[in-house]
Amino acid sequence: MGTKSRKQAEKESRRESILQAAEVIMTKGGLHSLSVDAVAQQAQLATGTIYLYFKNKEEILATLTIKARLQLLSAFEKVEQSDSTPLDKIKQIVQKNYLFYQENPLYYDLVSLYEANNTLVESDEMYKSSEKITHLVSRMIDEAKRAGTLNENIDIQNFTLCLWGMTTGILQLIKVRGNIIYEKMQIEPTHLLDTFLEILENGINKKL
Amino acid sequence: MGTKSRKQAEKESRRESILQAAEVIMTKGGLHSLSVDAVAQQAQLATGTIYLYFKNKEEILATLTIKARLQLLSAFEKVEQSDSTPLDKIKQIVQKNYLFYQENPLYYDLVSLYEANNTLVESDEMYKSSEKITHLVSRMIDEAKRAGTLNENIDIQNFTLCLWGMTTGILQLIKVRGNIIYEKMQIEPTHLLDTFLEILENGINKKL
Amino acid sequence: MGTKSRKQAEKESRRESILQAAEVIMTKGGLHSLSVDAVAQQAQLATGTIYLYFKNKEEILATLTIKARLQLLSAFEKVEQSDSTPLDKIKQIVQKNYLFYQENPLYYDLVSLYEANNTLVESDEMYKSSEKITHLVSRMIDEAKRAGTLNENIDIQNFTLCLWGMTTGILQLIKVRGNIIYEKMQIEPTHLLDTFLEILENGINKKL
Amino acid sequence: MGTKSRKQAEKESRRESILQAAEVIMTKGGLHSLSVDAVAQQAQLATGTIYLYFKNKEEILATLTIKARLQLLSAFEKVEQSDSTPLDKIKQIVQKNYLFYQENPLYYDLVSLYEANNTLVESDEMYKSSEKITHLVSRMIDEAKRAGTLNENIDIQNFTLCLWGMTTGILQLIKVRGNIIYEKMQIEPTHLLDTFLEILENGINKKL
DNA sequence: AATGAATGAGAGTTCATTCAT
DNA sequence: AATGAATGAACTCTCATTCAT
Repeated sequence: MGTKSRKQAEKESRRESILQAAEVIMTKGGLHSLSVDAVAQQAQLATGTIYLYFKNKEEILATLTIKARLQLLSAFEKVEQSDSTPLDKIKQIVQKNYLFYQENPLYYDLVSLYEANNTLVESDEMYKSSEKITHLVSRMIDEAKRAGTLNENIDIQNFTLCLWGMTTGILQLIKVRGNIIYEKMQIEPTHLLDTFLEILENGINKKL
Repeated sequence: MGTKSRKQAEKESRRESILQAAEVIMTKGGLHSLSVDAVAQQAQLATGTIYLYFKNKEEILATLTIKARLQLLSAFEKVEQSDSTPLDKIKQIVQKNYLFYQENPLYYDLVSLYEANNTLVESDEMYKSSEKITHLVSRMIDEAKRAGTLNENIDIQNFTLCLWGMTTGILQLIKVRGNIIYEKMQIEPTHLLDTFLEILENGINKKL
Repeated sequence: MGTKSRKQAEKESRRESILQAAEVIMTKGGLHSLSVDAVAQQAQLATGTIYLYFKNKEEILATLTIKARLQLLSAFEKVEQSDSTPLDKIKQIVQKNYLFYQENPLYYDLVSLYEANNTLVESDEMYKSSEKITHLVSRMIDEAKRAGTLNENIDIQNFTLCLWGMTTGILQLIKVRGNIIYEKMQIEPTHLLDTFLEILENGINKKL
Repeated sequence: MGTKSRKQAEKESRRESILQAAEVIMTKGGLHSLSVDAVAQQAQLATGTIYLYFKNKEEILATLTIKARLQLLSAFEKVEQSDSTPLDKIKQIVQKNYLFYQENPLYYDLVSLYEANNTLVESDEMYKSSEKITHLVSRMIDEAKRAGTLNENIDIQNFTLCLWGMTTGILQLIKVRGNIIYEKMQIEPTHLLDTFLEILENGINKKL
């Protein structure tokens, strides 16, 4: 391997370590706590150095968000490639999303941030990473429809969006209210999720 | 009426005018644009005066959020008191929520803010305003169940939460992505909502 | 005097003291050395306080520039009101300008700054303060022309601008090169000025 | 040619390419836009390399300023070598200066920068480049004087400086205020220049 | 009760210069 | 000779909160 690629690798690794530092900061204090100074300190770099790797703070957030989306996509792909029935796959997607939220709360937050904030502008790359997820889900719904297990008058694109919206809403509820719901009603997050899945299944199942 | 209660009333009215000022500011520039100075100026008060009526900026937001929740509750109550079938009422609740978002975007945003941000702590009063909505929906679901139009193995509380979560998610999707969805896929918000309602109805309907 | 006007006066005086601090800073280190932090420190105020009195750093500069221009105008007015001959007045204007540069180098620099930098935008107030000077000079040239001591084919506005340009150029030369000129050629600034005045007089005098 | 001089030549050429890069940057964005990084990038060199050829950023500016002065000098020399009358030559010098400003705005700015900023220190080399211009003008004035077309009591050196100052002032006025003067008074730059030349000619002409 | 001037930490960003490689 | 990553001080500006009056 030549000098050039080694340097490239070093540069990439430094970039990565900045991203990691940013993750540490946000994992500790929430998305809102991200500041360039804090990242620099965490990464043991000077403030200005950060700007050698990212054009501004927003680019750090955007980069991490794309990473998060791709990771979510990757989790979904495993579901797609499994040999479950098409309907089960749809349900598993929802469950994977929940797992993703549990195992990687920061990434989940990043995905949600851009999902929930219409003042943030998404770059082409960001939009593409989002589209990949949408397309995957669309494919799965199409598959289910062709397998004849889906209510016929469901439009694929339309339902893809609905599924995404509903799931996001349920997970958000669990995330923000999960604790208090458990304390006051003894309802566990997974219970909520199961109910959602049941409604979903009934809602889209072919009527006999 | 004694002096005390007159003073109380004056104080209450001043408090109200501050809240109104805050609404004006946020309606113009979004939740993010709220600053204590801006509120003071809009209310024609001194900055310090704001702090005589609210312990801090967050309390203003919290108070308005309660107001918003109560207004949403009031809209829901009209549905409850209508003479539709129990199942229709549930669907109308969702639609009312969409109307609320359209007619009062600021209040909708306020409701969403606390719904979506688990770093904000809710006071007892806030929780109660939230509970009122939950209870109303629970009552309606119970009604539907007793009318025999609901799938029997649905737990009321559980479904209440799910309904809230799903609806919130769909509306959030419409709010943030509505435009781009229309541009790229020619799917209108109401179409999305209708699909959701159809899935919902099928999902909770009694199976024959 | 009521409370209101006292407060107003206090506010005005604080504003004034900030301007004074800015003058101190720039007198020490040149126009370029002006920084909001430095001004705050000099004025014994917090950084943020400066922004209560000036919307940004540029406003400080602009305000001082207007002050400078008005002071120069005031010096010119004394010449205008004297009972010299019209031609002498024109020459005295040049000399007053030189005195202004000597006695108030900072103000002279401020006048020059906006004179020499076409990236800076001038507000209406600034432009007016500039116009006042131009008008005064125009009046004096008009007077000289009507007195018959001026070359007839001189256009008043045109000559006003030329006079201003030439004078500025000479003073700038004196300011920047004055020392070195004296060291290397033993020519004193006033000598330079006198030569300029002589050329000027000959240049505009009515030919016999 | 030995190794040493080849290396020397290479070094010189590299230095030249850096200067050229700096010119490109400043031509695009003005004197103010010059940054060492930008120059390095434009020159396709590493930042640090710039410092092998120039001790600091200022030296780049200074070197270019000398270049600019020499180019102006060269333009003046053409006037000197023409067969106009001595008085015409003096006027042509002014016009050449205006042309220089029009055709090479960057170089004009560089000449002005050091002309207008007494915080910048000039090296010996810089002073010499300045002196060459002064000497040329002095020669021409001397010539005019000896030809008997010049007012006798004009001191050559003294007038040289005055001429330079006045011209600089007029051009600066045209540069900074030219547009607004045209918009508000419909006076064209060349008109201003002509007026100046007329005053100048009258001012220095031998009186009959 | 009301004022509003003052605070000052904190934000994002830039850039001339250095130095280990 | 050349690199270019790293520095870190400097910059302007914001804003929730306090407190003397």
